[in-house]
Amino acid sequence: MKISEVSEQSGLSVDTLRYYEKIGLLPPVNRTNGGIRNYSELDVRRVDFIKCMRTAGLPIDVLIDYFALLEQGDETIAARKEILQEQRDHLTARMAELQETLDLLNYKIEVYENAVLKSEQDLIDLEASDLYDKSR
Amino acid sequence: MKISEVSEQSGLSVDTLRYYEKIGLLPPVNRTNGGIRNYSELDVRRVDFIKCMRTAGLPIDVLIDYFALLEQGDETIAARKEILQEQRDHLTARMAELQETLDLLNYKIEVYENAVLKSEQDLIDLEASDLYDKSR
DNA sequence: CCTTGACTTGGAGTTAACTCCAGGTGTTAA
DNA sequence: TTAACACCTGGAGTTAACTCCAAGTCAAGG
Repeated sequence: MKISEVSEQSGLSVDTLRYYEKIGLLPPVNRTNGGIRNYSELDVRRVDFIKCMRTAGLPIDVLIDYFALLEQGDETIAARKEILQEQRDHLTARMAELQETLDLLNYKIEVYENAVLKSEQDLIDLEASDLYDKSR
Repeated sequence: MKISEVSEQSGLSVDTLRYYEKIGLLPPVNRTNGGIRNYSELDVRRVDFIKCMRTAGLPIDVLIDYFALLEQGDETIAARKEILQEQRDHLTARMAELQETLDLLNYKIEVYENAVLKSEQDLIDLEASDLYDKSR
């Protein structure tokens, strides 16, 4: 799979994919004779995983650490699990923060909603008084 | 209220508070004769609001726009409401993304959990076979 | 064979949001 | 009144994560 295809499929830019490889988040991708990247099925799955984690804001260096452990085989299972749990907890806390802000936003929007309704009522009142004035 | 107190109360650093004022996210705060910032009740409430919105990732320039409209009075209520709705929608979408990642993390952790249990079982099996070997 | 367009590299530039610094001034307690 | 400490300013530096660029190479259609 060529880099442009992986880019399209994953939603990561071509530059980002090369950047991830440069910094070691992706392992060196196999090349064709001409030197062009040829992503394996496994590479693509890893890209998808990275994309998902990055979207949620997991830092790149945490992911690098995670993959480094993965390379080292079964004896690192506990350590890897710990990383994931840590990130899960972090994410859960983050969602609580977002929810708090969301609640405040919703409250404010409601207040504005009422303000708009009120000013519409003012308008109606105004028209009514206009009519009254005119009919005098 | 002095800047260090506002900092402590809000959780924003002193530098950040001054930075926010410099870029116009906070209006110029009143000063004592000596030129030291003296935050009003209103200033502090604004800081808290900003803190909440920033924590959820709302961009600073959106907040600047919002406050600019606020200064302009009642005729901008609809526009302000629109900004808040936009950000709410954005935040809702963001939470869905985080949830997706959270689900994946939980799934992976579960897989690791099983792997750990399995290798513990292996250990027990190993002990059992050891015992068996020994008892021969 | 040649053109066109995708691919390559190393390295520089960008962005948002701080964070830090030096060198100075105000405040307060002994 | 002087030491110690918080405050001030303008401006430079930092961080994470890209994003862009120039200059060159590869691949596929006509």
